[in-house]
Amino acid sequence: MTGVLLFQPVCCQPSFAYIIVTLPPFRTAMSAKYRELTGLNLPAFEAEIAKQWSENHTFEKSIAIREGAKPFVFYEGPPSANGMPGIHHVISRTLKDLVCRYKTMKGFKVNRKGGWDTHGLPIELGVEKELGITKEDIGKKISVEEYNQKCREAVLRYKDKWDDITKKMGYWVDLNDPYITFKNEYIETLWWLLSELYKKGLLYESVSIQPYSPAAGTGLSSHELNQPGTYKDVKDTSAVAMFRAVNNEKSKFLFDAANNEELFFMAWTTTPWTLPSNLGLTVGANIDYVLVKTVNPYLHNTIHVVLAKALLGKYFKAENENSDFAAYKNDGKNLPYAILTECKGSAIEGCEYEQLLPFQANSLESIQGLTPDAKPFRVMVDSFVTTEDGTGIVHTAPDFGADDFKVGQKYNLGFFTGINEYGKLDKLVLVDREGKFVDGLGEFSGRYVKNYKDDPNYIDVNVDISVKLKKENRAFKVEKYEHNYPHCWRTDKPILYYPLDAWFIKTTAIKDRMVELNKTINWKPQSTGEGRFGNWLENMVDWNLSRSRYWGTPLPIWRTEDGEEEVCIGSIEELNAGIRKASEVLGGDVNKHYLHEGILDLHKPYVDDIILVSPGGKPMKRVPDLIDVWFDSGAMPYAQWHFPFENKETFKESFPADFIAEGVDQTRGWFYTLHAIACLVFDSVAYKTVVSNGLVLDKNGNKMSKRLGNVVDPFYTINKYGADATRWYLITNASPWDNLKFSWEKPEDKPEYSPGIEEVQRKFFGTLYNTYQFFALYANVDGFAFKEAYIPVAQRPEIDRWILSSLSTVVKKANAFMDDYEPTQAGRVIEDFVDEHLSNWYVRLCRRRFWKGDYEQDKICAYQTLYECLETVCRLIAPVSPFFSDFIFQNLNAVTNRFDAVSVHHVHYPGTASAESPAVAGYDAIDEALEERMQLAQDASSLILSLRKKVNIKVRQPLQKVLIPVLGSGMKEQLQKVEDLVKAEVNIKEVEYLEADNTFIRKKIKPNFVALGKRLGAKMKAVSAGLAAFTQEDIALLEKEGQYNLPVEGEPVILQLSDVDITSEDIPGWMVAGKGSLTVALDVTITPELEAEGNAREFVNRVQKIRKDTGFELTDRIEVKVAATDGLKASLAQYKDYICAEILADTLEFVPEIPQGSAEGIQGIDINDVSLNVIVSKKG
RNA sequence: UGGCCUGUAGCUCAAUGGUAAGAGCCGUUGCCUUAUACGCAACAGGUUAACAGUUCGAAUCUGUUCGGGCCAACCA
Repeated sequence: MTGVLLFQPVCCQPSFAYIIVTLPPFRTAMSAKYRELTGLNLPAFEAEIAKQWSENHTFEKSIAIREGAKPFVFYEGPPSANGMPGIHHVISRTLKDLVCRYKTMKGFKVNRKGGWDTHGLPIELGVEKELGITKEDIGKKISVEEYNQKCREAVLRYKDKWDDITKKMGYWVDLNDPYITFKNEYIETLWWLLSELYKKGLLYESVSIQPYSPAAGTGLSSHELNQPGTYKDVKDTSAVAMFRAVNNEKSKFLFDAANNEELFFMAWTTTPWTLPSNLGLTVGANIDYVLVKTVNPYLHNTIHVVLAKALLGKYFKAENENSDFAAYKNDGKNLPYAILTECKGSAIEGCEYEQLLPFQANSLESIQGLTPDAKPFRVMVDSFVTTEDGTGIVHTAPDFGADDFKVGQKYNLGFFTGINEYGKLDKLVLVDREGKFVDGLGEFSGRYVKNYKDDPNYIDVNVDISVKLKKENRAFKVEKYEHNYPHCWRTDKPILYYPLDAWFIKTTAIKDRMVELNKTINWKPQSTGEGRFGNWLENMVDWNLSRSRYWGTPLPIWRTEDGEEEVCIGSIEELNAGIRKASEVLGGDVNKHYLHEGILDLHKPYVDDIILVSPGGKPMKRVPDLIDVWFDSGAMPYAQWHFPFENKETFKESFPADFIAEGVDQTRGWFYTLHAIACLVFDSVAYKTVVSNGLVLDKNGNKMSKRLGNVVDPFYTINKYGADATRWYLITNASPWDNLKFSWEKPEDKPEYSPGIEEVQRKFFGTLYNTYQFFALYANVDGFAFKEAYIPVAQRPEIDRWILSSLSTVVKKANAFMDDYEPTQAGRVIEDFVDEHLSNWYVRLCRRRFWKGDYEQDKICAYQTLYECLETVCRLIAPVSPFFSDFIFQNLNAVTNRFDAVSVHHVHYPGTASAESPAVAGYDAIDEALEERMQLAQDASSLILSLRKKVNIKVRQPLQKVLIPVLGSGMKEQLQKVEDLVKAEVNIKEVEYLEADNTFIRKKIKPNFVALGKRLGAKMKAVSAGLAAFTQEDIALLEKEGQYNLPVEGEPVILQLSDVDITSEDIPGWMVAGKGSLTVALDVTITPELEAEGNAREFVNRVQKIRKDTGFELTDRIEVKVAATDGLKASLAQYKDYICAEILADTLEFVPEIPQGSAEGIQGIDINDVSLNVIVSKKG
């Protein structure tokens, strides 16, 4: 022991999280001993390492020591600190951290500037809730100034918690000098970017159709629309309206077919109140339409209508086709109909029709007064039309639908909305902002389009419109229709889509370039980039930048009242110059508060106070909009450095990023805005590689939410299991981009726990801990400190060369996987190595080498080999498991000083060109044949153990021999080299090989499908059947000749040995087991000789247990008295020397009997069902 | 509603289109251990969500359906 004090818990069920630990200073002067541990207590180790990191500035140094090296650029996506960190933050930050640590170890310089996202709706809504106010109260009950001050205070409310989790989880990021989006410098860069866009003509104001709540009198953000419960099933009056076609050149073919009688286009709507605003009809280019002669089901007159062929069945019964019109009973049922002609939608594009509901307010003059040259009332073609519902012809009202607006613009249908004298757009819509019809719409003027006021006497205007249409021969079908419709989350009233002003970035102008540049980005997983993101880019619309809120980045555009002149401000300096100039030109009190020091805060309400002056000498006020917070975060590559006002060089070095990572939910958020701004302003990608990780779900696959109470607290998890076990679990359990079902159990009366993390802790960290502990124990006994010269690998024993070969293979794979951003695969490979190869084969088989014999060549080989494995594993796992790896690494390095480094995070990753470790540097220790034959040895051992189990013979009982048939060339040589290992492991005296040409074994033959399949194709089945019919003689012939002619359908097929798999099936008269091409047969006869040796080994085992239970030191010599009789006595006597050597006994004395209580330390033992007493005492 | 992802043992995950679909966890039974947290062996557990297709051969490729997730939402 080296002075470590670890107090074990007093309670009977130890929980490592609560062990109180007091540890001495870490690197006590050149200690000669490896620190021996008293338990795997990850949280305690981590606390110790964390303390050391902060004292030694280990993180800062890890960057400083790479000064001058090639940079690896990483961008931190800013979290919002107004909420608590969750377990999903831990996974994405682990991902970021491990890549950055890996790249650092690979020799790059990796700066990690932290940041905070501080604007946005969630913060405002949080403050509103806290103050008990709504948006309408801002500026009334509370001033904008106070409100924004509250927001500013709220944004970093949980910063302490975030800092805490950052530290505890071991996320290395620079939080001393983070970028903060609400700071003036940050906003100034945003303004600069916006002004660049403005100069390029990519920033413009336009109308957009947005969700609007007439009841609340406000537009709604998509965020608000996505609140749970906003979409409700409601019943509305729907109408199929008939639009009377105009007979002209385009429509002539229809009129010809209709005998020049009047004909109608039929269109369905669930919102009849939009019909007065109708400006067009939209059809699908490739949809088939028919002209039908039928009757009006309400007025019973004969009519001609056009609709989609696929939807005929919705309105007509097939048996009434071509039925007698005279037989129609004027009851609206069994409408007779006849198809007169048929055409594609593209054929009726451009047809004109008469306005359905003409009034004064929606007259053509009115429309053209607002939108000159508009050509409304036409049939258009667009891809959004389907034949799922309605008639296949879509009523199009550009004011009240985004699709309608888009297609209307494309065809210049016109618009009821124009810019009025105040530069506002809302006055002339046929429905006002309260949700009622404007004047000039006849009997409908002044009526609410929906019941927004909870008026019990409300009469549905949709019904009245429908009735009017029925009477005028303009309705074909009117009915109640149930559908899913969005509602305002605040008032519960239906929303409507309404034209509102907004500022846009014309991303569509560079769509092709964005698509092109996206193809150069390495997406993990690829499908997110090609599918989700790629499709999103293909279907991109202009970026709506406007937000009508208070706490955010103001849009820096000032405009004169008449809208004639405007400026876009690109810097604080420019604004301050404008402030002074306006004051001079306009005089009076203009900007008087800002003249002295200039503007101090770029937020509302201050920016809104400022009046600028236009070139024409008119006052200009700022437009009221704030910008989308996504612009804030998308601009971080520039704004984090206050580019271009400062840090031009730094920026140049750190753009674009080599790597970013966030959750897949950011695809259309941060990933998009980063890409868009970089493409728009710099014609570049913003990042070269992006990893989008999946969500963390609860164990039932549900999203974690506070509402469901299924969130996993990352603090609890990390405190209980340690960050390393948590990180390792998160990374290795599933690929980062798959959703992770977090294993979590909440038993009734026990603390909650995670079986998944516990397994990782036990299996991986437990094994590694044990391996280190084993090494430290014996290395301390022997004083191994890697002082001897490095023994060339070629001169070491087979098993050492094997584990070093395996290690090199793992190093190679880990590098490849890490380079490919596949940490899950890297972790799994390392995990397998530690568990299966290092611990359960190498150490297991080599144990004796560490405690037997003198300190000479073989022992030093063993120590050097095991040391190198441990050291290399620490370096391999350092990115994922930063604490424990550093802990073990330092414990090792403190004795050997092989690395001149205070932390594993300062050394190079194994396999890096300049690696210090000779054995793995160039992977030249890799010996595939060696790894292959060791696999054979492991398989053979496992087979023999299973045979022993079958006949119930313990491993301690030696057996005489196994028989192994060898097939093919080289197998015998391979096996012979590992024969001794197998014999020792399974306690067998000899191995006998059966050569291939023996006639003793029954063999089985099977086609090698991989080799034969491609060559034979369809003949495969016949060959397969042919081989199944092979006799033992056929197989022997093939083996002897090396080939075989098997005719199939008259044609010869030459089979080579490599075309088939031959395995031994059975050896008559032996216990046999097999796996693949390996078969073993075991001789289970126990001769008296073997039995005696078995007894001796049994006895050794019992005494060793006594030594351990009694608490003797490993090196204590002992004296043993045993009361053995007859056969047992003979066995023990025969192997006396062997026994004494094994148990470090100086004397082994046989006595007739040891009565209970006759002396100290009497122990009863049991050897092969014989009971006897022994006395084991320490000598001296 | 659309786009993308996903569905393999009770649970978590594997399986270059190649023929008994494998591990680990959980349960039961033995065993090994001078490494108290490892493991070994055995038992148990599967119509690879369903259906159809392509192929000599499909968990894997294609289509349809169903379930789960994310994102985007306006479907007339």
